[in-house]
Amino acid sequence: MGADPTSHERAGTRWAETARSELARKGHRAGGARQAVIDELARSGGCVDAEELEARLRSSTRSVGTASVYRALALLAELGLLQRVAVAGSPARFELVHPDGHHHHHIVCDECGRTEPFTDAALERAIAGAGNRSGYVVSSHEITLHGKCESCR
Amino acid sequence: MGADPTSHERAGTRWAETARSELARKGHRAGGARQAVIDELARSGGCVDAEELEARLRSSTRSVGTASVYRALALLAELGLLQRVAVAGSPARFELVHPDGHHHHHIVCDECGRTEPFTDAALERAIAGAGNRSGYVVSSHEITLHGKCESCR
DNA sequence: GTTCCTGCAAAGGTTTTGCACCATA
DNA sequence: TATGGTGCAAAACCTTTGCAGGAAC
Repeated sequence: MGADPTSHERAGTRWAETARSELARKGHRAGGARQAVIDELARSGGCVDAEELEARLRSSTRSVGTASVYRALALLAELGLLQRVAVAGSPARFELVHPDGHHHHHIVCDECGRTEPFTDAALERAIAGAGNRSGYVVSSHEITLHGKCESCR
Repeated sequence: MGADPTSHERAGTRWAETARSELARKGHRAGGARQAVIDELARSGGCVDAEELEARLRSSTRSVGTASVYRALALLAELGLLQRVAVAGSPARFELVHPDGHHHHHIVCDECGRTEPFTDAALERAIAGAGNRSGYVVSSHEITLHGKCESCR
């Protein structure tokens, strides 16, 4: 195991620390199921749905009841530590919200269902501009591109 | 009624014509339920979920079975005549895809659930750029802004 | 010790599917 | 008339909720 953690692993760890302290700060207890969910999310880096997460917990960290998985995810999303990503026709996926503001969007292959993250600075600037013009106080955004991936086209 | 159709109504009518000819071109028959769904979508301008659509059909055009509503929506989406818009925690909504390429995005108030459409040319340009850099053949995209509306903040 | 968290089971809501009948081409 | 479309009912699916027992503070 890692004497040499990847930057992806370090980001997960930082996220877990933030999540735990945020939770404590808001008066939530550190129950076993919730901790396991946080650890597993940190390890997998997000972009999982509830069922996948439960399966990973069962095989790696420790089993957590379905309801507890959903409750933990809902709470973390409510506190802004996770972002729920709705994909048409599939269960909701959850993304880590990193404290440094780094985030990404998704491109989905409509043929094979493959979902990949991407980042684009110009797009972020354009989103910020649109938000400012909207009359809303915009707290987050979600962008999904649909198309065909290299292997499917 | 209208001797003076609004541009919104004209756009709906154009969309319905396109939908019908696309359907015929692909060898689909013009069944009653499907026609009614198309008419009702054209009239309401999209942005409805399946249940709302079924209710409107019941009270205005003609009753259509739930399964047929879903089947019609799925087919139209598959042919690219509708875009499915997934909103976390709510049923999927369907937007007309206009032949002229005009479209919009959504801004959702996380407090009251209000959903408004918006358009932004700069954002479209940024999206096109990101798509080109992605390695995918991008056929559509979906953008949702989350925040608080004027009345909720 | 009190309050919150957890897990199970049951319910809820949306969407899909099986099947017999009917309509379109 | 052959094929595809429709409606009903049942199932599948994801997610939430009620409740009794256990854990955290």
